[in-house]
Amino acid sequence: MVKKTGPEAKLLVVDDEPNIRELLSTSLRFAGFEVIAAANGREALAAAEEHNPDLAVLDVMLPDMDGFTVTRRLRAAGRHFPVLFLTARDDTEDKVTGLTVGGDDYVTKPFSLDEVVARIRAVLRRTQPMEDDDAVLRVADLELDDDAHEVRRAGKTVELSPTEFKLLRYLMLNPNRVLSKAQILDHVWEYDFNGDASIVESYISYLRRKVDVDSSLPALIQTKRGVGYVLRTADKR
Amino acid sequence: MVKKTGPEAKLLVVDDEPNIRELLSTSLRFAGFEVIAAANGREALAAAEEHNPDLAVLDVMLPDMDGFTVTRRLRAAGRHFPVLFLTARDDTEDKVTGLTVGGDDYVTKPFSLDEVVARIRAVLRRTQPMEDDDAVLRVADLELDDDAHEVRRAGKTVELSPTEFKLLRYLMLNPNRVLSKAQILDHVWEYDFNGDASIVESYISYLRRKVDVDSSLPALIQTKRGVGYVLRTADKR
DNA sequence: GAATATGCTGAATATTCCTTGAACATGTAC
DNA sequence: GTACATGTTCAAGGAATATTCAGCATATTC
Repeated sequence: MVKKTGPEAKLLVVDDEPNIRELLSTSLRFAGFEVIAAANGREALAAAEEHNPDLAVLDVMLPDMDGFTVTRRLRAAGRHFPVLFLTARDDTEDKVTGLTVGGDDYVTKPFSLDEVVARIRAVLRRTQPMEDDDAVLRVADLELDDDAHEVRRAGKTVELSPTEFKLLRYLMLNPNRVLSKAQILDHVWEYDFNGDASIVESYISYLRRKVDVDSSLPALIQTKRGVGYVLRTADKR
Repeated sequence: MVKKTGPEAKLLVVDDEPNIRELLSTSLRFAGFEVIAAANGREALAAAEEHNPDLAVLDVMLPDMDGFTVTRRLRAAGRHFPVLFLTARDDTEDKVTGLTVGGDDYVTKPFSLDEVVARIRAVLRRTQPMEDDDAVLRVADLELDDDAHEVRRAGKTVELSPTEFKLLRYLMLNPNRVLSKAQILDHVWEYDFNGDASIVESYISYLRRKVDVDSSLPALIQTKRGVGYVLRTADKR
């Protein structure tokens, strides 16, 4: 089960494309955040004034003013919550540099939804640390450390590619829960990916080869034929 | 008896084919839901406005606008109830992306009725969790976990194929109640299945072989000759 | 015992999954 | 810049599993 212990934090989502705005709002709400949405800089400033969010997800390309200007005005008005910027992949490096100075971060479009959620949690963890909230996911003898971007099985480090890492994180966020290939595609791959779901099979295969190799340990990734895949917490017999 | 403790939730059913709409409305009402039906996007938006349902079952192919547009407009109007999309089997792969992110889900046509009910319950469980409502069905020493898609007899895991799983779920939803082969066909198989009812016998046979093998345990699946099959809660003598 | 319903089996077909290799893209080192 | 390594994607073949049906065995009813 995705954790659901009251609103985790209040987020302001700012993007002018309705599709992206809805996609982000919907999935962030489902991830347990309270979400306020805005379509441009002006609305964003007004919404920030009214709701005082804990973090903003902010497209750098907005119709009326760019994300940096929005941020500058927010800060001038005494609002110091962190910002996760959304940038186009081909924006030059110099535009992006300096974004990460104040605890802020950025992700490039097109992004994967779980990537955005993970980055939001990482930023919140850095800026307003809470006791029980730890960057390390644990399922059975698997450990996934988001900060260090490291995975261990039974204490032994396992090297994963970026996609493998994201896939495993998604599985570990939903232990003992069958996830269909469509669900996995929707959460782990970029939102504009329109290839075949069979790529999930390939990546499950890669993951198993790295995570479930040791035959003295129980296989954690299970296939539910015709349904999807499950990560098991323990070997039940 | 299917559980019937007051209307479980209010559903909006949207499909332009009258047959499907009636089929769904009738069987969802029987499953204990309150149902409002609509034939197109316009009606759906109006009905959502008026009745504020807990979930919508929404065909993606509607005469006036597609299901995604309906959803976007609903969300834009501040309606954030989850959606179960109905898609044609061959649209999948292509248009299905993004359907499962917000706790939403989809089923492909032709579907089986119990599959739809199970998916609706799963979505409601994810989006508005209630204490007493648990994903695990229990009958005698049988356990069926819908989330993990796992079945245990006396604590021991039993591997079932998708159809076997659906059949057992239907039996477990109706313990101590004789179900005719026709009823089983109607609930467990896809609504356009036009094969012979003898296939039910085959699947009962498969189930017995996996669930009722251990002769030290009482046989739970019983034949009522000339009538149908029953799943017994206990060994009555 | 005859008629009928049900159970079981095996085989054909269909579907789903896993693995591999090749093409392409991206990033890194020299 | 070129060469090399790594990562991603897709297509194809084979393997495993699921589904369906038909044929025959067995049980039940009258």
